[in-house]
Amino acid sequence: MKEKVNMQAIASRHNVSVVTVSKALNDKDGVSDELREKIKQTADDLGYRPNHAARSLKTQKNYNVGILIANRYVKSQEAYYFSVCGEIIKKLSENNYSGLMEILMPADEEAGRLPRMFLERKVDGIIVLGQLQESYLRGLETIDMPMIYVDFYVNYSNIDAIISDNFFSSYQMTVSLLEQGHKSIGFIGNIFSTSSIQDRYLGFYKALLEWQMEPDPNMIVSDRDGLGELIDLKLPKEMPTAFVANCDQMAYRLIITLKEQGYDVPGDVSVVSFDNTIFSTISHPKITTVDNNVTEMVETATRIMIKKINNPQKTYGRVLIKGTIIKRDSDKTKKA
Amino acid sequence: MKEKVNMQAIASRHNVSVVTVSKALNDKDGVSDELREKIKQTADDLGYRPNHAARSLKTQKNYNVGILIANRYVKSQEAYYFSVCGEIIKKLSENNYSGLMEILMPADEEAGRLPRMFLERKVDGIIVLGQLQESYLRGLETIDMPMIYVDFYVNYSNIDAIISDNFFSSYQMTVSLLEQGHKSIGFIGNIFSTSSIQDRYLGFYKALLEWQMEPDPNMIVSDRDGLGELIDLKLPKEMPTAFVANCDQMAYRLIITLKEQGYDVPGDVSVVSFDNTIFSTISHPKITTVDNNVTEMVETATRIMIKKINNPQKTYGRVLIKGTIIKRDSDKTKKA
DNA sequence: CTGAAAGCGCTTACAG
DNA sequence: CTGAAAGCGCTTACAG
Repeated sequence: MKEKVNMQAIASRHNVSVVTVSKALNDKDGVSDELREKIKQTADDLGYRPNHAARSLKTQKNYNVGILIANRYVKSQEAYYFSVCGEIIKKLSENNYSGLMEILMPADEEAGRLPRMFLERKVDGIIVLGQLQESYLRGLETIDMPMIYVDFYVNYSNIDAIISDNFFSSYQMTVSLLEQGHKSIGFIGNIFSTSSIQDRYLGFYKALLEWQMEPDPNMIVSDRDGLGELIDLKLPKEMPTAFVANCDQMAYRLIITLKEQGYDVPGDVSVVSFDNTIFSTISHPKITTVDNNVTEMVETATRIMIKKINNPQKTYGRVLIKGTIIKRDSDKTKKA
Repeated sequence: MKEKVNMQAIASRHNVSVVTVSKALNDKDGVSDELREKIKQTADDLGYRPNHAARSLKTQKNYNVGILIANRYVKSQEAYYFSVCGEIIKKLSENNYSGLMEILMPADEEAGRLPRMFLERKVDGIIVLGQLQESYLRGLETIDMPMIYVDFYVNYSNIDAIISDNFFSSYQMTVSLLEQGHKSIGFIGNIFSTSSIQDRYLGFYKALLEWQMEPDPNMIVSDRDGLGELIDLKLPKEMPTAFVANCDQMAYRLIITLKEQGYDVPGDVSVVSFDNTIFSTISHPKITTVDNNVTEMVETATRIMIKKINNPQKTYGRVLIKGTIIKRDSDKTKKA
């Protein structure tokens, strides 16, 4: 039975009080440098590990940040949000925080059950990764805890959101297609499903407007139902010469569908999309897409979260992260 | 400023002590059913959330389980271990535990720095997901905390391990190739890299032995260096008619290499592999593989971890999870 | 069935 | 620079 290594144990060795040990170990004023060093040395020697539970009890902080993800986003093995979550956890770790991930099951989302990590006071703040049902978010927003939304935002809400600049990237991608001579361009995505898809649609729309083209509702192909479940893609009767797909996976599916129906990509139809995920590189041809600069998004989210924990009043609004277009082989100049 | 909702607040409303509230809320003996119900009702009404830090301080348990993953396993977006981790977290959640994920960076692994979640006493036990350096594991094994290895084991160690029955699945896969008439079969993988790869090799070996075939060292193609970094696949000079690849990703790469060199798959060369990941379905042809039954693995790991937390003495040894062969299009009968 | 008391290991405000 | 005291919110062993 090893003896317990707590601050008292260290204090005893030096005939000082735990107060002094606490100050020394936490680099607070009120200890001589010499004593501080000795105490730190002893802590090392004894293998002292601070008791976070005790600290939390006093400070009401536990140095954990929660990451909440809806189950529907992480159903498939190659789930994009898992890797984002992994990056967040690394970033938190660099700042001496731990990441506590919770997966929100559909029934709990439906019932508006608040996350366990909140109910059990295990976290100092919550990062919501990916859009949730509006009714759920309304409930979530009533809780008094630093919170940020990552990769989506909500129109009616004041919660800070870190999002990629979908609107502008989509505008740029569409302009690039227009410059290639495409006169009729379709959009793939349920534009009422998430803020990302809607913004990508609006950037697309802006480009068309700028080129004096009236968008055609028949050129919008939905890809998922209201609950986010994927549906089959129905190509328009009159085919455009290019599509902007709301994400790589949809572009991937679209290209397969197009090929099945005898279209050559990009010979007959160009396709561009967003996210720079595995789907953009395993596709034939490889897909021109937008890299969302996840690293930057994650860095920003983490930095802001930690600031909010230390100063809950401060707000940051919608923080946009610029995307980078990755040119590949799925789009080309439209021959006249 | 909302008033604090702690046990004392609930106690005051009923003119009882916090002891009684504690007993009532934790379903312990020593409270009348009537009072217990009233107290629970009040807790609900006030939105009481138990303070885990206080509880932890007394009980030395915090109802968190750590999941440790090496960074190299989660570098790519489609990282298999992320989805395993997600499943573990869901399972833990069903048992009122939270999952705390930590990504072990190469420098920390090299230096043998123990995981922060351990040093900071944030977890009751640690699940190590995927093999780590031997020197690191030796250090890890000195710490006094329930620990299990998932998806790998270590020869010299007594840590409980939950692993898929790689040996037997590989044996079965190889036998199936032999039954298809293949007389020369290669193996793709660095057989000194992880226990999984080695066991898959040994199952392969067993099948060959059973069919009276001496394994040929030239037929073993390494896929990664000692640090787990992928290397180019060098095909044997004398080609076999089939390969057993140690995982889908390698099979995927192998098929591309084979095609580049003019081989038809499965016409000239059959390929089978393991894991049933996205690589097995995006490949052309789709790859015959083994599903590791992750759900069962995760359930078992979680159940055992919780048991170990409550009874640290008990050991479980190596627990094998049976795989399921998924027959697809990458292997076929060898014509005589 | 109920509660007073002690204590988990720390931090903070204050006194010296 | 140093420390005694109080207290964070619970749980546990014990007494009634």
